[in-house]
Amino acid sequence: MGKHQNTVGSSTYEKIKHDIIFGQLVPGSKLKLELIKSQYEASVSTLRETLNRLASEGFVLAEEQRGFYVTEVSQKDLIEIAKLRVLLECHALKASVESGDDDWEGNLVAAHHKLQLMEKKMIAGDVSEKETWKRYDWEFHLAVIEACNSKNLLDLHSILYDKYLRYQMLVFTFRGDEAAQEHHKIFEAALSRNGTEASRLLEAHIINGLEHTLAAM
Amino acid sequence: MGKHQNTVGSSTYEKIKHDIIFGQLVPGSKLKLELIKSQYEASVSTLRETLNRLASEGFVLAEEQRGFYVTEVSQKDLIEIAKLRVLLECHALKASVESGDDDWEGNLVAAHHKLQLMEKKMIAGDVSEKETWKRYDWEFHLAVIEACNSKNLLDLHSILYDKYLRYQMLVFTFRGDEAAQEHHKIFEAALSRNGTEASRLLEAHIINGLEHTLAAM
DNA sequence: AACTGCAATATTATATGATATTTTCGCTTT
DNA sequence: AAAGCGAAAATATCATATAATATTGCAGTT
Repeated sequence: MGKHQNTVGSSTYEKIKHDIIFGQLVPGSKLKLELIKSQYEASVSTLRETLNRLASEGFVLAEEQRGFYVTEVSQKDLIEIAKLRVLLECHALKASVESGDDDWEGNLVAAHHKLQLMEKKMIAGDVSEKETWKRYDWEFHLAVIEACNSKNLLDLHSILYDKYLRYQMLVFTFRGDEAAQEHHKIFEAALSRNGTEASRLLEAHIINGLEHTLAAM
Repeated sequence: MGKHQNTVGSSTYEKIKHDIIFGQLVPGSKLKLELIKSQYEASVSTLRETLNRLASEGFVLAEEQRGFYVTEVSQKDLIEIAKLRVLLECHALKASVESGDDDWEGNLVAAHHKLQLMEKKMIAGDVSEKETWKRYDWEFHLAVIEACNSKNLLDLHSILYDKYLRYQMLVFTFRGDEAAQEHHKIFEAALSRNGTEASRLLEAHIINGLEHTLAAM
């Protein structure tokens, strides 16, 4: 597991992105370079590289000659993102279910198993591992669509997932058993190669999450 | 039309992106900082900002500690992009056709008219204004979907369009009358609010373009 | 007294060149 | 051939200079 040494650039990228997604950096707030310089221990140039990257992914707003801001949130934006996630993820799911091989199945089973374990913990009241849970959620959703055979699609989906996640973290309330059951049903339908059904279930899963989040906003 | 002064950063961004899309920077080639510094008249830091932006859009590959490269092209990648464009643009089209107002119609009529004029010129043999033609093509496709009510969707589509365009420019051969007729039919179906038909036509349009390009690769 | 317009000042973003790291590549040795 | 060792080249980072924007204070006007 050779985790190759990180550059200052990539680690500040990870940190700032994390802090935006998990709400440490509040929506709309200004990212003054001199200020965050000390916060993230990087030079202005390095920070500007990072902020430019985040800007083109949509987590940061770059205003020419006027600096950088954490992207605002809104119900409208969340709805757009959820709808796009449905469009892309369901499409990817169908393709993936059709062409997934044994490796895909194995990986999916593993991802589902880990997610399930974590969900049981959380339903039992242990909310300490919020971030691990979210990682497993991500790994499960990715495992489902990973055999879609389109790197471009997976890349777009990854960003969309993070944007959706940001809204979930913003209002963090656990959907618990309900979401766990939805995951399980998606898993079963995918494994039995029923793409249409799995897609239907996935759409409902995302839309339920959306409504849950909207209600809490 | 106060075109507010550009920063060095944004103008090198435009230039490099342009040169990638229009093939001046060849796929796979290395973007050595010192070399392109003189070429684009900007400092290393400014260039790094630009290249980071382009990397997160997918036009440049950034290899940690090993520099930047113009993204490679491949038939597989082109097919992925074309399919994604179909998925997103057709989705946007249907939404747009359903909710477009009078302004949308007006804008669409104008965009189609301009495109048609340019296509006539090109069919008549004048290939001098390649870039203007492409801009009108872009403006037409954008006009169709502009009322889709999703900024997120329009942003994704814009990048995808540019990636698709890059492949078209790579093998540049004009599809002429055929493409012009397709545009016209899409225009008519959209204006008469027949979303299903317009979407079907748009998909065929993109896939025809794809096959045309693949054949020339 | 409150408002407007202008100029001086402070703050902030942008851009640059210099420095520190890391990688690459040719050469030697085994 | 393969591995090890520098020198050279390239990248990553930084501190600083330059240019733009935002703020403040003051005069003139209503």
